[in-house]
Amino acid sequence: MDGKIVNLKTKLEIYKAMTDGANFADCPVRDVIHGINGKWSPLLVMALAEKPYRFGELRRLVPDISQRMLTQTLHELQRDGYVHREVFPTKPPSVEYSLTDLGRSMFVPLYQLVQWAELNHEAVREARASFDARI
Amino acid sequence: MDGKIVNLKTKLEIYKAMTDGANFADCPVRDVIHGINGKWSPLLVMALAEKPYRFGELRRLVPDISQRMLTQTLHELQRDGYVHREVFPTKPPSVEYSLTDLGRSMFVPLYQLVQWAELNHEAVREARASFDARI
DNA sequence: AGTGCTGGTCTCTTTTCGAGACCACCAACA
DNA sequence: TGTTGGTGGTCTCGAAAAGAGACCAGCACT
Repeated sequence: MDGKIVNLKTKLEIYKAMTDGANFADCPVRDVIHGINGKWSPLLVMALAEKPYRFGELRRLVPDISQRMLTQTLHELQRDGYVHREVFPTKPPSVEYSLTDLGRSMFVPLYQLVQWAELNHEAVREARASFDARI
Repeated sequence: MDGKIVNLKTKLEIYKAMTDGANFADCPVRDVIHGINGKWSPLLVMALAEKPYRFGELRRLVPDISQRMLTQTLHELQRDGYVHREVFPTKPPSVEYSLTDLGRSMFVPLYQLVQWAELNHEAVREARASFDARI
């Protein structure tokens, strides 16, 4: 545990050292986290970790994402190297999205976080309820 | 690995089953992830995992956050039960923020993800560069 | 000809974010 | 007795991002 805290101080300095560079992208950790961090990115990575999906399948799998955000999020995930996009020359051309090796590697810690969320959502919900009740 | 995928399918159904409820907050996993997922939340949790900080200290530690977003993010983290806010009756009243047990528990998987980001930011940067070059 | 499926793009509105001014309180200083 | 500085915020306003939904070309089937 102590070792983690020492390492953390290093990370804090990474965070901090880059902030006076005035450019958000100058801090690699924040930059990468930001790419994973989007509203829909974790959900899509979770889906694609199961198996490759086509565009329309993803749209049906996640009905409350707008087509615009689906396109955009997949594009960002592809740009960051997490997702591979392949077009098949079928009669209506179909497009398949799948995780790359990098994406599968990133999925491991992401999955830990999602697992934590599933195990602890009750506690979070209670915390929110009692916080809101105090007001 | 196979076990993970089976569990994942369960999670996908959690994601999916709640979407036709039309309410974003109906899916507990997405709801919790959304709370962790903010632009500044991971950074502040990382900072507070090291040691408690006062408001002004955090502001100086993270110079490129606006005071408004610092207030707001800390408030959300407090509401979700990750952060404890304590006011000390000094002459100018000082406010200290610290992680709760829930926050420290959440920090564990979050730290894994940040660690991954630090180890792989080079790969992500290269992926971006080659993607942008292809256009 | 009309309908439907493919994977998108474009536009418009609403929500969120960021920068910075402002505020009350008190302490030390001149 | 102003005056400055530090405390932890709030308020307002313009910019950026997200969401809803119309639209599109291309082809197959009927």
